[in-house]
Amino acid sequence: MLHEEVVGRIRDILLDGEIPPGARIPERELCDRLQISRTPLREALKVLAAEGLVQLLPHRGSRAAKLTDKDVRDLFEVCQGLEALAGELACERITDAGIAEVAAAHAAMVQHYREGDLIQYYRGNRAIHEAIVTAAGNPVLAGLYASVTARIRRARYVTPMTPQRWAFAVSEHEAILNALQRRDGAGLAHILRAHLRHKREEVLQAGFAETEASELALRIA
Amino acid sequence: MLHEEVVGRIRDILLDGEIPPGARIPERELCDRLQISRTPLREALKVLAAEGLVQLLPHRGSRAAKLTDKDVRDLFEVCQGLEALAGELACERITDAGIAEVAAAHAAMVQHYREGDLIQYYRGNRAIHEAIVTAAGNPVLAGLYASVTARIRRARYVTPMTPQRWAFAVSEHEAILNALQRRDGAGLAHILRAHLRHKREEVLQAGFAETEASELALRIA
DNA sequence: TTCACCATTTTTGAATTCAAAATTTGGAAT
DNA sequence: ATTCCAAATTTTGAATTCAAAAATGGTGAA
Repeated sequence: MLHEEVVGRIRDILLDGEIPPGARIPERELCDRLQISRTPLREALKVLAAEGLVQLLPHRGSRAAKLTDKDVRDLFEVCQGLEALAGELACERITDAGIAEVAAAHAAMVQHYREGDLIQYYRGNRAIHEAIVTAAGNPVLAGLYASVTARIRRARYVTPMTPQRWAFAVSEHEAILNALQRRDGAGLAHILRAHLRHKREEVLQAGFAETEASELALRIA
Repeated sequence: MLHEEVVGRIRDILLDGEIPPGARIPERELCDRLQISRTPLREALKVLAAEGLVQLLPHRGSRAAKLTDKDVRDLFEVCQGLEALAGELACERITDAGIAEVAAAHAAMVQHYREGDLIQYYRGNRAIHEAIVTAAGNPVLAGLYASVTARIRRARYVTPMTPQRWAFAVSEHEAILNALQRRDGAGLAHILRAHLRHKREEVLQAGFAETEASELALRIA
């Protein structure tokens, strides 16, 4: 199995919350499961530790990284900055076809909103943000964004999504699409920053659950 | 030797340009030199590959990553965004003592400018930018910034530093310190962006040397 | 002389092995 | 019965080993 493959597999295991934050990473078990020896596994763990997903304790094994409140705040802060930058660049560089794609993704997301399908809505939401980052045409930026959002998602926070909040988030997304269509870089950056700030507020206000992450526990009050 | 230690040592070797970009990384040789076996060395190389400093070619060894023109552009773009964000945050969070420190560093840098000591000037310059990032109080941001600047520095570009440019750069730094002292976040972000944009222009206009990096080849026209 | 093909050597990627550190277990003393 | 200490076991970190892939070199034919 290729090195990159192993890193990806373990990253997915961590992001799926199969190994909850703070939990010990069972080396032997993962070796058996992935049918590899400890050498490539440990290489992967070092890489993931550099990414911030794994915490290495000398002579005491490795654990899935645990996010503090401060970590989440910091990550959101950086994410905001990266998305704002991506928005500005995207406005300069996105093609008309690219805008059409984002518009389509937006429409699909709104449809999920209308149907009240929160899971699909979140998926569509993420797709739009990623499309904007991709449209920025900067692989370095895209890489950092991926790493930061991965760590954030790892937090598996639980925000009580009220109808008001949801409607507001959708309206923000309307504004995002609008700014992109007008290629208003500064405006898009501004909206994205506000959008992320609101999301962060929700998360920090609600606290976030670092427990068994298999249950998504998304509820609408 | 500790894992982190090995990663640091090799990172330094790469940043010092001891192994020039594009050159093969001699595994055996480094093992002898660092007095370690291939296992920890290869672990370090994977980590550095994830950081973008090393390029792994399957079944064909690893090379010091080579930066294209586009890479440099992308890195500068991201660096701009990160510094702008750091500036805004620093204005909110920096203490008076912190401002005093930056002011002192600035004064030292100006002194080096007056003496015409370009090397020391660059060192002071870097110290100021790093101090601002530190003052932002966001370790995630600081980490990304470190990684991006490391990769940029690796390019070892050669810019013909004219007296005009140098004077202008110093004036920009005056403005940076000023905005920080006024805690004008938006203003500081704006200046930092412009400052980095100018630097990038210089670099891309001049092209950059990917050769034997031991010679610094900084010259004043 | 040059090109192509095959054997040899080297290098890479990964499994195994080994020593040191940490954890657990069992027993003895209070 | 509980606590403390020491022996045994497990786990970790790193060296060594091993198989496969790539590079090298040498020979023979055109």
